[in-house]
Amino acid sequence: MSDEPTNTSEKLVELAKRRGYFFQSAGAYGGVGGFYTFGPQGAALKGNLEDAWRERYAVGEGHMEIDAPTIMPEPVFEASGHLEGFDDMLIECPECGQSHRADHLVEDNTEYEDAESLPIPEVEEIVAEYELVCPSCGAGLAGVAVENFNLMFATNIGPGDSQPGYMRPETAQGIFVEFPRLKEYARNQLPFGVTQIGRAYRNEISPRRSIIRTREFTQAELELFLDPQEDEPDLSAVADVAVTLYPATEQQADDGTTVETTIGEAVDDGTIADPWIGYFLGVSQEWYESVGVDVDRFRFRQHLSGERAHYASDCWDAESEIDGNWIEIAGFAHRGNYDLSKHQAHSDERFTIFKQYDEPKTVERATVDPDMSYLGPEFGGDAAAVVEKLEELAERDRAAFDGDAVEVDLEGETHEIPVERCGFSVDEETIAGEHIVPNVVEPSFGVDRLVYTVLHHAYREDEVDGEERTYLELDPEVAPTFVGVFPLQSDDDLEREARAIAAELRAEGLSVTYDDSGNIGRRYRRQDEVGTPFCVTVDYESLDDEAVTVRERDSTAQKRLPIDELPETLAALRAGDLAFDDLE
RNA sequence: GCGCCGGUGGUCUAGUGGCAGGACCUGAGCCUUCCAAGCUCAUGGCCCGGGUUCAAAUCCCGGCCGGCGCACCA
Repeated sequence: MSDEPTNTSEKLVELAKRRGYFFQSAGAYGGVGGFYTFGPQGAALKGNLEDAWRERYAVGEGHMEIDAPTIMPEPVFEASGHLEGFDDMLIECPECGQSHRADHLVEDNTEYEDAESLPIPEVEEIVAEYELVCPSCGAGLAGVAVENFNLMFATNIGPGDSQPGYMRPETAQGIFVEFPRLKEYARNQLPFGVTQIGRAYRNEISPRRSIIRTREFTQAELELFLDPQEDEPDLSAVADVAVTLYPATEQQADDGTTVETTIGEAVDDGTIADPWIGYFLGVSQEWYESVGVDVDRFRFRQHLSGERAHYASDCWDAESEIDGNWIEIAGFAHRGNYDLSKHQAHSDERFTIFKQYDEPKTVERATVDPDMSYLGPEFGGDAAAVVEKLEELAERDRAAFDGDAVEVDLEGETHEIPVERCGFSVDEETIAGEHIVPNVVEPSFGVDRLVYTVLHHAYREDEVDGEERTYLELDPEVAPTFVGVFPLQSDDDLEREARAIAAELRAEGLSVTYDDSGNIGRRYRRQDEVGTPFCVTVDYESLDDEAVTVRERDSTAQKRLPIDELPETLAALRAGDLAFDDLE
């Protein structure tokens, strides 16, 4: 007969469509792959989760939040490596139609090791030269075109195509490119952190599984800039936090399992190599739990070495379990100084911090100040090269200047230069500090996947008085609607009072929905299904005793509260300062 | 991007060449003094384009979209 949805994903996707959590975009035009719209409930939930994230990672850590554009000019992505590294070279077998990564084919079957960095014509030549074949069907691939597929959405900035731009494939670059200015706001002091919540875009070949893999998504990222020598996290704050870890060694073992430990132990025994990564895993464990992620369906998994991104030296993912599958919901990467070094090299600005020494250092330095009126006529066009050689030599080998003449090798020929023409001297120099490129530790959260996880982990089915019930056990602080206000029945007096209460609660800043349709049970179930934690019902007694019934979603228990205490009590319930069970 | 399967009111679905049906939801009304009750009525649908046919939701082709597998996911 009917195909009842069998797993939570199917039920949840149906609920999400029906009740306004999320749905595929542009349905009126047939839909478009990989794009989703958050409906009224979903947008509110997502907003609440973003607020909670901001509260913890920006405000709570004392970092600064910025909001950068989603489109950036091409040079930014040349520097970041996304223009090259975000490409896939695809080759499609003419026989069986299967697509394969051309660079992987080359790397697996030839002595070339970094085929990804080779230009396409060269890869095509290699494919032909080595007579590489399709891994699926064995057909020859010589002469087949290798096609470039870049995961970035390309566009043009301004009229014409003179200035190409790209939708950012991660929010992080928006922070990195502004580092020279941001460091000024941080008063040139390390460490400092910059956060951003925003959209990123990847033109995925194959978007899948509802909002798990989309082409436009929201990231919440923190880039923490550190002095590689000095800055250490306060691990004591998270040392006792219990975590489930899935280290690389366990993943590679035949009977590998997850490890139950604490952050303190895992850092001490080296399971987590970097203390900053350890710190953020601890912070994040607690934060995820606070917004409703089920800790029994949550773990941190270390990246295998081959899986790490081009910049990362160590990387852990936060993963949540959904219908038996583990999905990545955050990444914690030590990016080293990769990004800032790249931008330093590609741009005209300094992506460094001047680090003052505790005491200025006095060093002896050997320098040359060559007599160009001699070197010029003597060496002509090679004079500049000779100067360079002399400068090198002064730093490397002072003794070379002890005699009457200095020997310099220039393109195989040895020349003698009189010492008195070199301007050689050894001076004392005071150095106050040095310019260092900060290291970056990056916790990066997928907000859409968090929404999905929170909904999944909140999904409940039970029975109330013999009737099936579906409800979302969302944390009151993130639930899109906090309280429903109802008149017990259709009645002008009850409706008037209920509307007055709803208005009062809204004035308190609570998210309120008013409903007077059908019977009371139906209205309770309606709110259960979208996860509204509390309902307030005005009955005939309320008109006399100035009290109402407050009903809790999870237990369906009811308590009687004076109307004038409602705003304060409900606000406390939302903030978690008060438990429903503790009410009179 | 390849392969398999699929796409029917808001949601879930029946219908395999001949008037598009049901359930739930939603709205109106009745009833109802706290958990999807009942009664009456109402709104609302064949993914898009082409082809075959007297006739297409149904068959064929293409596209779009979805699920799964492969590939991809720096």
